[in-house]
Amino acid sequence: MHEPDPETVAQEVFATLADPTRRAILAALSAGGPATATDLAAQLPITRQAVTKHLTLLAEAGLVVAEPGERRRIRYRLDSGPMKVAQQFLAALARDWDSPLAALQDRLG
Amino acid sequence: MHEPDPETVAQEVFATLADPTRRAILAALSAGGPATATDLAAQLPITRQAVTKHLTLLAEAGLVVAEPGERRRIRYRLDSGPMKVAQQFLAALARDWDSPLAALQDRLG
DNA sequence: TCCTATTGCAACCATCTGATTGCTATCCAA
DNA sequence: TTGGATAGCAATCAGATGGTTGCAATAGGA
Repeated sequence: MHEPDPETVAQEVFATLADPTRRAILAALSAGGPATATDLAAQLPITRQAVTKHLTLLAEAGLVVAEPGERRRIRYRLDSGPMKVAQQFLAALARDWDSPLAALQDRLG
Repeated sequence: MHEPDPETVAQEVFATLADPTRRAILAALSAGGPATATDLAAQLPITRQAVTKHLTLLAEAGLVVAEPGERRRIRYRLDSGPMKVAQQFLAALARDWDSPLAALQDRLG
């Protein structure tokens, strides 16, 4: 279940980060700390249900972690792990593009 | 025209890199050097027209550059510039998430 | 107990997206 | 001049995506 393939992790990170609403949710969590879907919906121009859908996608990508709390409330916390994987993926790609020899070595190795 | 906003550049890079077919096109260009849409279509399981659409998106994101050659043939070459911008964007995000103080400083400064 | 706040789930809808087919135009070589 | 290879453009289509409304369930306070 640990999604070991960096490209798969990176792809999910790219797909989730490509949406402005999702980035806004992440920005709100970064600015205000862990929050529930209802809290986030109050700060954004979309409904709670839409926020929940985005949080589900973000959780699948590993960018947020759901933390069950008291009174059936679920708070979401940021996790930078997958983003660091994606960042390394981008760095490796840029290196390959700038150096055909490095790309060849990567494909062989 | 220089798209100075890093977040805008990063968003376009994320959107284009989220698609597997587009990554396959980039991988083919990385492995075989600059190529035309027709060349790429021969290596991929999609039509030339589909490749052209993807190349147009990639060119808008700045990840490939169109190079007009002889006999009306247009070759596409990789450019890692926008990917480096996106990588820096991811690095800054990860830093903010791991350090609320850094995030606050970024918002203020 | 009853009311309010919160959550989860399903149906629905409009738009975007990735891809196709079909046609036209151009270039070069036979 | 005829034909083959290449490129561009438009219409079309199925499925994914982002968002909404509506409803049922549950938990806590008045």
